[in-house]
Amino acid sequence: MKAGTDLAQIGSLVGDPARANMLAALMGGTALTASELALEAGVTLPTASAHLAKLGEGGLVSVARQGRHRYYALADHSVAAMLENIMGVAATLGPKRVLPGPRDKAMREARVCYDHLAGEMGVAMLDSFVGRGLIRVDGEQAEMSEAGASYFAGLGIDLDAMGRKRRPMCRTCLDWSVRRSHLAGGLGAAMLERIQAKGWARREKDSRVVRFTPMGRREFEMMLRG
Amino acid sequence: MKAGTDLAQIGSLVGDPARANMLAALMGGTALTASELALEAGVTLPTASAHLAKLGEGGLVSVARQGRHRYYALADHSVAAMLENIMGVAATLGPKRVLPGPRDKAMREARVCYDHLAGEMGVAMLDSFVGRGLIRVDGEQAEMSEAGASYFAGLGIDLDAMGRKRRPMCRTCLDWSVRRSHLAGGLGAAMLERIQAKGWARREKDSRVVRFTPMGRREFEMMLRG
DNA sequence: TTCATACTTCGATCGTAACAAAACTATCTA
DNA sequence: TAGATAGTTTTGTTACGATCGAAGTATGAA
Repeated sequence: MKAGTDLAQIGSLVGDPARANMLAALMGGTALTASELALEAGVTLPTASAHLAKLGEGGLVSVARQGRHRYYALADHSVAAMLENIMGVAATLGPKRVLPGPRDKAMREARVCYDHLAGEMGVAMLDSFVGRGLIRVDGEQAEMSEAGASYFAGLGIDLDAMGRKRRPMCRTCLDWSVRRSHLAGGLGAAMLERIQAKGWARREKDSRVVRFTPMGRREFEMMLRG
Repeated sequence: MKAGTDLAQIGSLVGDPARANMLAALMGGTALTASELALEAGVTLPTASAHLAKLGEGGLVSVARQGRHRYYALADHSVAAMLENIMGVAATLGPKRVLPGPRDKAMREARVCYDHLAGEMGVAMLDSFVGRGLIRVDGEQAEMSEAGASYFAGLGIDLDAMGRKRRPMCRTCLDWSVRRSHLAGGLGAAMLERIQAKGWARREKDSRVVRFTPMGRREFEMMLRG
């Protein structure tokens, strides 16, 4: 009985179209203001404000005030993973699943999940790291090997700074499009950051799609080969 | 935008208290009739019927007619995993989390997840199998090694019959209480079945809790040690 | 200061979805 | 066959929550 209450609480938060659209927008990882989210959800500011208050109370989003702006973001990695999971079920479930359009194809290939790379390329990346013994995976947990530490440091990632943060460095996140894991956590975020900084890929405007340049793709694949 | 619609669709299905209670009850793995679910949700039969129709349309539950009875069950393993995930987020999220009661303790230790063993003991079981090289895990996927095949056959599990079914034999499922994986899939179901058949444990009435006898616990731990 | 921007709170309206009672259908039992 | 049990459909009521406009608060800019 109580289990049902918990389910219903989260479900009803996610179950409203306006709120769902806001959450989907926040899956992009960038924090957004109330006005932006109102636009995204197609409602006026007052309604958006009410929705965001509920999402905040429910613990699904966090808010950071910055002057007269309020930046909203998903509260937690676990919330992002949950939303991914729900979207995955929705994708496989509906009887009315037509063949995926080109946009969906790009989404399956490479997209942002909260703050790290997801999709086939994200999965391939974790596969490569595991196969080369740089990372060990155990369920949602993961850890870096000695070899991994020197490898990632060599890529220019500041492991010391990352180690000091509370956030776990290595995590995995289940990918709905492939139903396999990709790299999340601080390291996952850092890798995505590197990929963009090197100009291998860039975020598509107003979407979660990550677009690799032809050159970037080659470089990426070379990295995976070691 | 469309991503939000998908989210909202599932969310609103789960978001109704009556439906959420039904789904929670079905997490126990046993198929239930409409009347039983009505009782569980605290609504009259007509209302329950309407709710079940919606859940069916939404693809979250499946129905099997048997004479004048209609047995409802979760549609799919992925639905069960999604609900587990949501419950996990709810458990860590709520600001009003008091210290877990004894019931919660039993739930964390050993419970049924759809049709297999979850909780600390479920996680320990998968750990043992992986550590002894009987099973290899890759994300949500998993597979049995040669050694594993002969080992599980030795436990009296009919692998041939299982292999013929469409359902994958080995899967993993993320455990919300421990945030690590436990064994699911056909093999997971078969193991739970063996545990109960040997009298090591039995289901608690009207709950997902699996209660091990002192003797059963010893035998179980001996099995894990190999 | 004064004005503009970003957001929240209030108040009223409106739809929708949950609900139960009663009537209906289908299956089993005697 | 008649009666009982299991479940669905229909109908009308009710209530909750999403919505917006208008007014209120806080922050920044001129």
